Amino acid sequence: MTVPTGRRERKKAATRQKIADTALRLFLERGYDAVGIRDVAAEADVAVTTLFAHFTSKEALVFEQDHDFEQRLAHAVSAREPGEPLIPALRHEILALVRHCTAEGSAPIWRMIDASPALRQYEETMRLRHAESLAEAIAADPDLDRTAMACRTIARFVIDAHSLAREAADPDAAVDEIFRMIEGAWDAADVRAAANS
Amino acid sequence: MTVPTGRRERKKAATRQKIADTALRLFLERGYDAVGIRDVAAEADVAVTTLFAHFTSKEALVFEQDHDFEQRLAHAVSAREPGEPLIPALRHEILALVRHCTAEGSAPIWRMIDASPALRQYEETMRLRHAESLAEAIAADPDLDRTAMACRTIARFVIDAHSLAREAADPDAAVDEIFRMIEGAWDAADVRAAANS
DNA sequence: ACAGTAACACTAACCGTTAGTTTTTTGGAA
DNA sequence: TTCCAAAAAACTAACGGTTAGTGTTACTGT
Repeated sequence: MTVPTGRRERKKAATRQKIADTALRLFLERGYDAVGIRDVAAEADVAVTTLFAHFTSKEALVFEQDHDFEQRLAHAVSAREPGEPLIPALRHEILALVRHCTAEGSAPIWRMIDASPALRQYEETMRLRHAESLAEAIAADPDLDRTAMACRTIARFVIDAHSLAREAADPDAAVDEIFRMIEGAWDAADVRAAANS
Repeated sequence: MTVPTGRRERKKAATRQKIADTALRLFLERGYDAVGIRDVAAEADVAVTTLFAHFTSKEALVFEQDHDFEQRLAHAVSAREPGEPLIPALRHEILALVRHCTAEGSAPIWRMIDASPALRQYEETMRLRHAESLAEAIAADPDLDRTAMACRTIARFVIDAHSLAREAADPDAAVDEIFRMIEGAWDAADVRAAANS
């Protein structure tokens, strides 16, 4: 079989990391738009084609945590304690993610993202993906018998919460307020509760 | 004075229309990705720079109704009868807009949009703009004393409703279901109701 | 040791987009 | 009518992200 032992994979990962680190450093030093792909490749000492073998686009160089983010949300849904309600679990996870964005270390990166239309646009595309994957995680939970559409809808709302709270003056308060509304939406999607009213 | 009489404006509008019509025809004939900007410009018999003087990007050639859409939503909020509740008014407008997207005539265009990553990404950017402008319209209504954050949140949800319902198998039912959830979110944002509970 | 393959390099181009400059068209005044 | 200022459009030439095609090197499993 072909389960490659370490060295090749390590070298590949090292190349990828070197590219990502170089790119982020240059972007923060000179500004995203002022740094070209050819600059990054030269500084990282790789060919342009190599760079694009590791990252699908210039914007992807900035969003490395993309996959983590997606998985943390799905995990927050699937790894709940038995009987633990959905929305508070999501609220807790989103709050942690928002705090991570607004923390000292990450702040310059997000300021750069907010300043660049290309990066904002890329973030939007990611958000749709995240919402879809979150919707699937919610729909997969047997304890929550909502319609597929209700799951997709609430997933969108949760992703919106992250986007809105991330840019708010008081992120913690924003998460509180938005999740109160999401809770209302989730309750309204409960068909049994609607029948009992 | 500098109030140009009609001809110049008419010719400019005609050029713009010719470009848009040519582009849409070619896109639908050969596919969005298979048609280049230079193809469109040649077929419309204008210079490439002229095309970009009328449209800010290739994607913008497809989304001409953009401005209409934005204004119709804001109008649905500001032009309510006195005492008419917000959410049903928005529900009515979104339903009309969704039906317009899924109507016979527009269907091929939206199929093309859904098939092209570039167009989907552009649509996402538009949606953010629409949500912001809708949020302002809602915040401007003196009868609705919700926080600015609640207005922005509900605006996002309404835009999400359009996006989700547009792609649903049964758009009318989707609008119903999603707006039941939005109603729940809107009620939960009412601080006075929360104090009474 | 060897063959196959994954990672990478190099060239050259495509495509969307823009800056700089010049020509044509148009509306209004002399 | 004739001429001028300004708008619209054209032309040229490039820039920057991205990809295809083609080798070359280095690692892995046999």
